[in-house]
Amino acid sequence: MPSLTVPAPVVAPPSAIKASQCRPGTLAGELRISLLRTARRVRMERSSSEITDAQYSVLHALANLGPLTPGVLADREHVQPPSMTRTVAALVEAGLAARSEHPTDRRQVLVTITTAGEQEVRETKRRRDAWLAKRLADLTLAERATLAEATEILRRIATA
Amino acid sequence: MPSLTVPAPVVAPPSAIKASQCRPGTLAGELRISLLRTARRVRMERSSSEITDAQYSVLHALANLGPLTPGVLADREHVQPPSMTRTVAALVEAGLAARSEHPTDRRQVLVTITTAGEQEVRETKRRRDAWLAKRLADLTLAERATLAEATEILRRIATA
DNA sequence: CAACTTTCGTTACCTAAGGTAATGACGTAA
DNA sequence: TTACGTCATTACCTTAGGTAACGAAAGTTG
Repeated sequence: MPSLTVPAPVVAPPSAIKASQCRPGTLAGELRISLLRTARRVRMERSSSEITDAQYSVLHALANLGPLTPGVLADREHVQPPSMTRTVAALVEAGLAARSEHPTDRRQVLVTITTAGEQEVRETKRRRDAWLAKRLADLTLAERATLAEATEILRRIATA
Repeated sequence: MPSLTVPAPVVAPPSAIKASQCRPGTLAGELRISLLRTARRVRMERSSSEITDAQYSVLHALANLGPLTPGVLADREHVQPPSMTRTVAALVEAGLAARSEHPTDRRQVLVTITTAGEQEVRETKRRRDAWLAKRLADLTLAERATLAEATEILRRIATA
């Protein structure tokens, strides 16, 4: 894998960016729309249409963080406990997750992802990346470099 | 409003972008994560007002494009006509929009934004963009220019 | 011009997803 | 051990969107 650094902007940015577009207030409005629209489009790409957005989000958390209780899942997803009960029930019903008992507290429940669930997550990621990669392949190198920089900036923004 | 074009990259991009990061497959994976995470974070900053997301979207369209019929609004918002009837009804109820008759076709209806509606758009926009604008203000001008370019590119990707 | 077909907005009814209130089982502190 | 807090769940309600059906107004054709 080559790891040469790109010789700074290969060409001058093709799109003419006005100074006014760089003002935080103005940029925020435009960026927000593009961001949400693109994210929405990417999220549309799923492995199976049988799974809901909220369900996939939970599955994703389980895949990354390991077994979790409905309570902390509800917290993470900014949803009320009864909603999480339903979401978990659907995942269990679909064979993508399983409930098991908590080792020390018998009130609580541990929700665990199944191998089918892991497969679902991998497949969905693959499809989303494929969709994005297809679009990216149509861009110029300079445009992809811009997006690569933007990726870093957005990463900082999201975690700030 | 000043509309001077930014003198190309003010400085060389501070972050070193590797060529490998610009390959569609590689970039897709990184971009997907940053994109979805940031979008999720932005989405979390929801307006605590009386106005719904769909209602705001319609109000925004009316503010930008002038009076429109329920039909074209439904088209623009990717929603079925009955849903748009409800959304428009809510806006009229709240005094943010008004119905008037179409000049040439008496089947159709023209939905117009009121001054209260325009005020609502300004306030809601300011509130919803506040979080993002705050983060953007901490960036350098060059970084904001990069995001402005990325905004354009993402817009094309999402609609392609 | 009269009779049909299409288009537009609306109403009626249904479904999906999330929230609040109440409950039952379990831990914890007085 | 009794009283209280916590966790998941159930029951019920609200909301937003979709489909089917309808009435009024255009357009289309004999």
